[in-house]
Amino acid sequence: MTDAGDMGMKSGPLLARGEGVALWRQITQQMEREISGGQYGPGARLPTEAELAERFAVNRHTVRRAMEELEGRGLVRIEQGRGSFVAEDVVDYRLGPRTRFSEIIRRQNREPGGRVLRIEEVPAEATIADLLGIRRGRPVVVVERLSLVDGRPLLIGTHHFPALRFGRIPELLKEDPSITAALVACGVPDYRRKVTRITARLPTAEESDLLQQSRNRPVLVSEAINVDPAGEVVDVTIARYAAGRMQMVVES
Amino acid sequence: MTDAGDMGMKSGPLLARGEGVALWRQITQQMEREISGGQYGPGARLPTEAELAERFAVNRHTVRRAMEELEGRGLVRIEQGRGSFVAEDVVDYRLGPRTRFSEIIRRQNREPGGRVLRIEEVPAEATIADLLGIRRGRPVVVVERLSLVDGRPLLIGTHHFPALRFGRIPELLKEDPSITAALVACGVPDYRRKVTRITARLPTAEESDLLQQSRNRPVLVSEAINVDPAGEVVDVTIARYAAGRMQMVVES
DNA sequence: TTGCCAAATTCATCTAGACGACTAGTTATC
DNA sequence: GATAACTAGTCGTCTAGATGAATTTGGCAA
Repeated sequence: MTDAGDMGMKSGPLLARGEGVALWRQITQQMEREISGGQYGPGARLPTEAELAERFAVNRHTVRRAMEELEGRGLVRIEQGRGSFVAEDVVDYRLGPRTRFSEIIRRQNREPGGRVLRIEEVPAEATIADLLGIRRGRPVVVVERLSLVDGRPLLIGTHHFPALRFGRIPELLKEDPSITAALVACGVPDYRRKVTRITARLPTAEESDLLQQSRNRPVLVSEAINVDPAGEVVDVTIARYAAGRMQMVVES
Repeated sequence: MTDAGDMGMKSGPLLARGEGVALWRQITQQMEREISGGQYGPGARLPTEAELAERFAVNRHTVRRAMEELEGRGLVRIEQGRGSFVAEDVVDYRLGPRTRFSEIIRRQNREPGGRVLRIEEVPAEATIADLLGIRRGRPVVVVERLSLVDGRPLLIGTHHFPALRFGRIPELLKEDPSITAALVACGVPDYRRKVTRITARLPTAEESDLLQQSRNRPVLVSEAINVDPAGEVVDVTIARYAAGRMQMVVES
């Protein structure tokens, strides 16, 4: 608490060496204080690794470790060749019985978008088959899409439909990319989300790539079961969200 | 890049050097394949960093980077001084209007537990005050607790009660650690969760410490608003869950 | 002005080596 | 037999230096 009054320059935070607290942790804390203390505003550029290394009198790798930590915690964003910046902006993603991506996004005056990554028919894996309530190995139509908000990727959604009932979906999606519309054409006028499981983990290389998000930022993983008005399972969707760009909202 | 033929044993997966894919990523993939391929069962011990470094013919640091990745993704668990192990077991945490930790846990035949970390009365910060619907700076009672399942920490919950109405809570909790009971004593026979916001990030040092979870594993952060039967806001709770040990379940 | 190339800047990866911290088992001692 | 001290094994942190990759900048040519 004593904390020498830093008059003027940010000269010597002076790390405590050899006292049980790793240097990179101390740097993390210091930077955190400075960021949340408003030293740098949202989106502001932080000093380069080399500068910070000099300032804290440590090796650049030690600074890197600290910055990676801050990135994973959501405080900063690191861009190769550009520098590090203070993080910003999140989208509210409301989870309810009627969860439709475009509607949610438009309601927040943002522009939804997306593209199909993959459409194929494959035999059902054990997990998916159990959730769909079909036998393992039975054919399922898998549709994978990347959804964007204002041009920035927000989520990767992988839908699994029982092919027996929804085999026409691949063709239908070629006409109209809307899944809701395709389901209508298959005789499902409406559907609702029955249950959602949520967890979090770090992204795979592919995920962080598609989501244009750092490897250190977690993805929120949701597994949803959608049912038609009759209660029949329509599909199982596994979605991976860029945690740094959104917040799920559950109302009850 | 000629790639010597690996005769016999798992000697040479032989990484592709200098072809745009980082070595640590390739190691990650290989280990992932071996783990999900059943090479090592759940809980099984993996080779030491030194062994893997030798096997892949890279520096130990490179193997470390790969293992940290797998840990963050939830595939392995690394323990200092002991080794690395394949990950396991998760708890289903059902989120609904009536979310009570002990009930949820007991319903899964597990043993809930916990301890109070902090109880104090402080002026309301901007965010909390807004959510509670009180003026900033007004006193709030903050109760922070660590909740356990079968002796393992699952979540850190920070409750914020408007002190005006719930000033007696600190004393009450000294008698009986149940928050539900304390609220009853304050004239709130029942309460329900109105809205929950969920996001994920990497834990702070303190969080990973309390949750006994690696720094690389994300925490699910939920911000809940609880209201009494009259719709009045009772408290705002911010909980941080060890993402590797649970899955939130939302029914709708 | 526009387009392109080269240099400079900055972050990313990899290697090498040293030492600290924690765990678990073994041995010495009382 | 209990306890303490030691030791080997394993992960954690830090330093140092080299090279690669992505981005920006500045200058030159069309």
